[in-house]
Amino acid sequence: MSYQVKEITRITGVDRETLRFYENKGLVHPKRKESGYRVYDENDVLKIDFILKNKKAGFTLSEIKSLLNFKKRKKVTCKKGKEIAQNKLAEVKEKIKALKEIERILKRFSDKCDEIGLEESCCLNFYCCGSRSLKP
Amino acid sequence: MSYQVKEITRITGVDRETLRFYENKGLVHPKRKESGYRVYDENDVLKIDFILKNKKAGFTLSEIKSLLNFKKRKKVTCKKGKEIAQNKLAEVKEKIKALKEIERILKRFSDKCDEIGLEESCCLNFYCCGSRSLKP
DNA sequence: ATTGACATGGTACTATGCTACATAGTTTAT
DNA sequence: ATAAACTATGTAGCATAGTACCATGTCAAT
Repeated sequence: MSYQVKEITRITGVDRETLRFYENKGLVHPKRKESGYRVYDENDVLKIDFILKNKKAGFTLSEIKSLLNFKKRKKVTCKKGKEIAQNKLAEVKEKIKALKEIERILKRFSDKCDEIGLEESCCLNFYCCGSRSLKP
Repeated sequence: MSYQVKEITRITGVDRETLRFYENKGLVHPKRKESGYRVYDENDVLKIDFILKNKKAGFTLSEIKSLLNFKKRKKVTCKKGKEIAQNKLAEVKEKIKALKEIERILKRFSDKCDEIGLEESCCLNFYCCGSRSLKP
């Protein structure tokens, strides 16, 4: 089975420009007809699916490129797979932590507004300032 | 009190190029000497402080620009301030939610690896696939 | 007067992931 | 044969927040 761009776009839901973008980034390598037209096969479909799914799992395109190369070079064990998952997990946890800190800051500001009175004047200094700044 | 770039950099911790970047984005507007040299005053110091703090509170530079303009145009009440905080809060909560979903996906993958056996071969398809893919 | 420190603008580059457009060439159907 | 549909490349732009470099210009001190 082989497909042209339009067909692969229909199958994967990834548009033509994005596919070209992935190709330029070195993630997909469709064959070419004499004319230069791209020809995708079943393996490319699986590859694009791999890309989409790992994007959902929080990996960047360049990380996904590494994953693809890694898989191509050697047989990967679950041990290794788990290790990669754990590393990404730590990264995600860090991001959540940072966002929770921001959440805390915004909540505190919001509470201070209630405390001070909603008709009072506000400095819009969401971090650390209660609501009234030194020079509003 | 007026300061040149080097001094303002020392005071605020924001480097010269970044200050210029903020200026190009329309966030700071230092006066100029005849020579063209930038001259910052106390208000600029407060403004830069405002920028830094609101960055910590999760606002983007373009949002901070809006906040500054808003403050300049009219007296802002705590009611409005709270509203802005709540909107950003909702945004942050959404981001946390998305990251937690990724966390869940990675944990599930990790658990599946343990389940299947760490020496088994792995597909690196972190999303949805357990560990072995159809075509590894 | 000349050096050295400080400052200027313009542009380009980093990373992230696309998106858009113009112009050219190919394939298919009528 | 010609039009319609499809595809190719190159380049530029979006948003985000800077970072880096370079040639040139200014200011203060010696």
